[in-house]
Amino acid sequence: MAALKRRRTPPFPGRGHDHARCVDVALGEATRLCARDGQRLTPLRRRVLELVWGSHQPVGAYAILDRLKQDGRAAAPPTVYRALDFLLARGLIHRIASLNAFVGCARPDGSHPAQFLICRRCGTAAEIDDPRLAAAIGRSATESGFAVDAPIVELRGLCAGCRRPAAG
Amino acid sequence: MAALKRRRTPPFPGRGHDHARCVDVALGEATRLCARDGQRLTPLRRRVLELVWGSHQPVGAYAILDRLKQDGRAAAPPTVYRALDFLLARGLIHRIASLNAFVGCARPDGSHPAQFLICRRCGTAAEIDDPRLAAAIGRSATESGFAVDAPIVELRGLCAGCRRPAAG
DNA sequence: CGTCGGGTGTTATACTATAACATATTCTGT
DNA sequence: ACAGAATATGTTATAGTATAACACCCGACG
Ligand SMILES: [Zn+2]
Ligand SMILES: [Zn+2]
Ligand SMILES: [Zn+2]
Ligand SMILES: [Zn+2]
Repeated sequence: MAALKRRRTPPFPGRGHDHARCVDVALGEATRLCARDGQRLTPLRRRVLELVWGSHQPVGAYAILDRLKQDGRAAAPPTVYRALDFLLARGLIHRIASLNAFVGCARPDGSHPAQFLICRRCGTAAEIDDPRLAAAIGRSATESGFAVDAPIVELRGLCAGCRRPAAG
Repeated sequence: MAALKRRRTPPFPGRGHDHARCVDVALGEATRLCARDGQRLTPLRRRVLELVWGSHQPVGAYAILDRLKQDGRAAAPPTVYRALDFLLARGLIHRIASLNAFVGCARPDGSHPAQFLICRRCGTAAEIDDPRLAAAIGRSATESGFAVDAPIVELRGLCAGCRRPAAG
């Protein structure tokens, strides 16, 4: 019975949380990781990462493209897809297959499997990296003789905030 | 360990299995379920279901469209998407979000959450309906105050057959 | 008959993603 | 600083996935 109550960052950011800080932290981490690995976080890539982190709702490639154009920058689909590919390869963002959209990675410690809770009302995609869930997945697959190398887990539903009927 | 070895239909069909039988069973079940629920499994819908069941590899909407045209039938994207929507709503097929493709449901007992093992080599998508995995998912989500209503679980990797290097 | 609703046909278009090639920028060694 | 290589971005075109909007058909029911 929940014998172990580990301290974990709650997956869903509060409504009034300081999102500018989310962005700062993410960009800082990205800068650090790229420097460490000898990868180039160019202005374009950095800007795309910033746009992906615009909120906790996954954002489509063409929405990013529009924002880049607003910046006055020359941009076409490959511009943004290449930046996204770089960020995906570095584990700085995730792709949400069921939404054809992208979201910043909450724990960009190298590439890692991620599980998402996606609220159908507010659109927030919260990353949970639950080792027990990962283990359960591994067990299920192994029983079928299957070797998983890229688990996709996207759970649609209603987040705690959106389950409460708007206010008290 | 593995104290309980339940009898289950193996998720991955054998290489030489009688696939015509898979199709027969699926079409029979579909006919039965639609009759039971007062739904109309029209010739078009039945044919699309048959094409989705063409193999155990998920098939794209436009591939189905091509086949319909080969049948000599007038067909355009809405033709196939409408049929697919019907089959999805009846729980007779599943959509694989990560592939933008569709696959027949192995257990069309009403709409249900499904988990898939998708082999990156042979392309087979095997449906596993593992209650323990579903429970683990539910637990994880609940801890975050999240109410899941549509879990998407698509595990990419290598199936047992494809892990063996081609032959003995 | 008449009309009503579901299913399908038809046309057009939106949205997502990549191929192929040109140009620019950065890095490396001299 | 320079040449040459490698990486990154710009540019144009096109492939692939999905839906909107409206027209037509056809069987059910009065
Ligand atoms: Zn935030
Ligand atoms: Zn929400
Ligand atoms: Zn089969
Ligand atoms: Zn396989």
